[in-house]
Amino acid sequence: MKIVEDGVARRGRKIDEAEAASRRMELLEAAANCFMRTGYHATSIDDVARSMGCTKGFIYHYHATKTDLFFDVHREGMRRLFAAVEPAMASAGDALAVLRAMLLAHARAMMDHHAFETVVAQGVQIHRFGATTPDQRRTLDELIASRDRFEALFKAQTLRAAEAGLLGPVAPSIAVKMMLGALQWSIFWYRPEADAGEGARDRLAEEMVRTIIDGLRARPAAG
Amino acid sequence: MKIVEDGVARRGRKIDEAEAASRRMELLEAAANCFMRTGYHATSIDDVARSMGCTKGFIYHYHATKTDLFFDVHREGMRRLFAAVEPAMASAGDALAVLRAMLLAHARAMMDHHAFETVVAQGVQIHRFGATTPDQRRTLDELIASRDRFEALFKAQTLRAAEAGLLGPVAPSIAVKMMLGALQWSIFWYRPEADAGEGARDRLAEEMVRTIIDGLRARPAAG
DNA sequence: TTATTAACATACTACTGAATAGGATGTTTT
DNA sequence: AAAACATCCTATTCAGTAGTATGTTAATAA
Repeated sequence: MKIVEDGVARRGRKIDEAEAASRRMELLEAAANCFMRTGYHATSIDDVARSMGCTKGFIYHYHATKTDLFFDVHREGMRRLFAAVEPAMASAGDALAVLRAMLLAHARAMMDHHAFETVVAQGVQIHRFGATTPDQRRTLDELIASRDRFEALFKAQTLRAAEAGLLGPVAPSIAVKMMLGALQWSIFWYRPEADAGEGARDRLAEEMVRTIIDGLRARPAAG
Repeated sequence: MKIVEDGVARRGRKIDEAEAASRRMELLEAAANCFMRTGYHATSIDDVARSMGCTKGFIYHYHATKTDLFFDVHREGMRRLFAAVEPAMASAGDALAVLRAMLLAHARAMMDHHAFETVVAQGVQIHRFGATTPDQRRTLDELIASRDRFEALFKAQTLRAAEAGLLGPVAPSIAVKMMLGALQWSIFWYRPEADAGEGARDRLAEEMVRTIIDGLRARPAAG
């Protein structure tokens, strides 16, 4: 959807909540792709504007600063992660089965929202040292807390599985880092444009989770 | 080691190869730390110069452009990875034991050279779309090839272990992504300044590799 | 002794890019 | 009908930065 058409904008028309939300999301998608491809600092506001066919003014209308735009992309990325994983927490089976379902949902989300999750991954890293305004610092802390909560979801489930005697002698805190790391590293090698659609993604996600949970080592007898 | 002292530099003095190499490495270390903390684009040449107590002139004396400096840091990071893993390939035991040793060495290297490996991780991503000179493009291709060779080391060993019947029913190409991903994701959570020295790092690395190879699931009987 | 050059430092230029002020063009309300 | 407001664009400012040009010192060759 181009906002500018024939050089004439649809300025002035009052837009309803739904359309405003739709535009906001379109902007976030465009920004996520730019940030993913070129990184935060190398992406200019004009780049984002060009990539969605709007102007700088449009962007600054919805976001106070470039940092805020980035944070909003980051927040949306986290929102999508929770939206994918939280339903999986209610799935059937023992504690290990639930953990599997959560990891599977996470793996799928990493592929489905590749651009957003790439931004999420690099977000905290980039801004950890940046001297931002107190307000932006608060937002950053909130996003970090959000990431911690997400990790805590998996840690709690891992502990439940461990208490149920379904896990081997692993340290849950390390195990969670390995599980999530293995999945999240996919931002570096997964190419959404190169896979063979829905089915391929499902199979890939399953293979990933199976490797992580069951490990590489051969088993004496199937449990 | 400060190069500038009392405002007077040791300019003019001819230095031997060893000292030149030492300074070059010191510069690379400083640059790696800057790039890790602030990212490539947000790091200015002056930042690097300030952080090691030299001037911009010093840096441009050894590196033609900022991009070249970055590539040199990247190359050094890869060099250290190979230097860590290749000796482990000659270690004793069956194919799975060798794979374990390689992963252990890799895990240790990720911690020991945290700044460099952080730069390596973000390097290719950052420059994939950047319009560089043909010469820089060649260097970039060389670095990508280097990363591929590194991954191939692990893939070959995984295949050997699989042929020896030491692995479960995993897809080697995916398994390698999971293994390396789990280890390399440590750039996001590992804090070199927060661990309790040599011993702690060794224990952490071992725990990481054990989780990856043996998996989380409980085993019916120890093999 | 003098010229040259290695090994830097310093000063400067040209450019980029975030942010802002203010305007253009419409809509809603009174 | 006109004030008030929403949406978006244009033009400009201003700070920072990569790269360059030139200066400076000491070792070395001629």
